[in-house]
Amino acid sequence: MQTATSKKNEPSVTRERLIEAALRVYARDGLSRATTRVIAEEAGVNEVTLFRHFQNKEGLLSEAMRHFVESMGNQDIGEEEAWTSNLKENLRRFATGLYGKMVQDEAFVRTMVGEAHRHPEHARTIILDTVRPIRCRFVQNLEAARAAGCVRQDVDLNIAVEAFTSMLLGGMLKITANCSEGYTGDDYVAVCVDLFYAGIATPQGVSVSVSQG
Amino acid sequence: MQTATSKKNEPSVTRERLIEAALRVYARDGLSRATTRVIAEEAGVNEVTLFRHFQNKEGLLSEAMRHFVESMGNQDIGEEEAWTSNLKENLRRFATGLYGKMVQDEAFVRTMVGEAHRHPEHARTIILDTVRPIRCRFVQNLEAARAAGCVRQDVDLNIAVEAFTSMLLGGMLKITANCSEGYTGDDYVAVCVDLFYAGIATPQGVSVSVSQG
DNA sequence: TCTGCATGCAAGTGGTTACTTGCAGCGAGT
DNA sequence: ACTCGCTGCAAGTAACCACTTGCATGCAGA
Repeated sequence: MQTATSKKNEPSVTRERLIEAALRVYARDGLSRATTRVIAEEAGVNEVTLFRHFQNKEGLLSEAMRHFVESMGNQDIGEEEAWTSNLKENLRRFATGLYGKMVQDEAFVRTMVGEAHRHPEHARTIILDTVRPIRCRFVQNLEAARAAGCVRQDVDLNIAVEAFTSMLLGGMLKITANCSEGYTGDDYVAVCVDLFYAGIATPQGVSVSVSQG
Repeated sequence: MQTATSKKNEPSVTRERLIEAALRVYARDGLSRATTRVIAEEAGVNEVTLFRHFQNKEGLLSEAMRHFVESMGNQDIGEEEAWTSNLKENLRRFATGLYGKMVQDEAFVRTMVGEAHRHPEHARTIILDTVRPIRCRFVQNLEAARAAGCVRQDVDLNIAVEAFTSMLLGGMLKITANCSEGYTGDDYVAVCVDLFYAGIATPQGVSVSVSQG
């Protein structure tokens, strides 16, 4: 006897395929240009089946968004060490990881940015439920670094982190649109890290290249 | 006798009204959701007239983009002083001005970000022809400040400026989507300026920081 | 007054959209 | 064997899309 999930006509499988196809089409064609016909085709499923699972187009959109948020929640940027030592290197790792993820999901990011007005609830959910946890951990790490004396006291870390991630987001949007002139994504991330580190680090302190020999 | 432009059926007036209506609808509904019917209605003009002026939808789009770039070229961020004195204050003025303009054109910015894939030529034109001149002047100002000893030597100013404007862009996108938590746009800009200034200024205000004595 | 041109209006074309209906096949549990 | 749930398929609906055609109107310059 086979497990339930391997049955040929298992509804949850069809459902999953539709949702994943929808996310692909949303990213490629945009939320409003994405048609039920194309999504069903992409899922290898009859269009009618789409309407039988999700009552209408909006129902599919909602479910797909829920699915996306959940699947993102299971991912990690992959930094667990304390940030009290070697702050700059940790920043670099974080920035590289986040930038990479954004590039990977570039099309979807563009879609959400572009249609945030027409689907404000979904846009808010996506931003708050996917990027917020990442940002929260980032803030905590910086607070630890501040406690260790590596970070300036007179900066709002919430906003600073927002600025840092925005720097990466904005750069990604321009670079992937082929509008960067003479530098790569890696170059860009490196400068971002450099600038941000110099911006938040305690002034007199750490790795300032020594003036005067 | 009246001047030519005040005639009632002056074609250039109709044309202008259509283009400006188109830009409004593009911003509000997106490039691909914007219909000729709605644009003509918004312009107070018969739909057929639209097709008589611009052969098709794409023709109108191209002309509207040209118009947008031109009208932006006539605007100034409004800083003409040398940046050699009071660098931080000049940064603040620049950032406030640019952020304000972005908020003003928020909907259009979102549309272009979201549809950059489906209209790459127009997206590139918009970015390169409208934001590049602003960025170029910014780089020149920073170079002047560097020559005066206020700015670190070991930073690629092109990328740094890109990072700064991206910081403002990314923040605007989040804040106007009501995804900022407990801070305003002004707060955000202030922190950006603070961070960026601390990031590019020569450390400690001491002139040079070359190692080797 | 006549002519040309820009526009409005009514109607229509062929294509696409979201969404529905009715029917038939097929695998699985009973 | 029989039913039940999931699916595919063919067809259709009403709305909307970009775009066209033909004709009437009205303003201008000659």
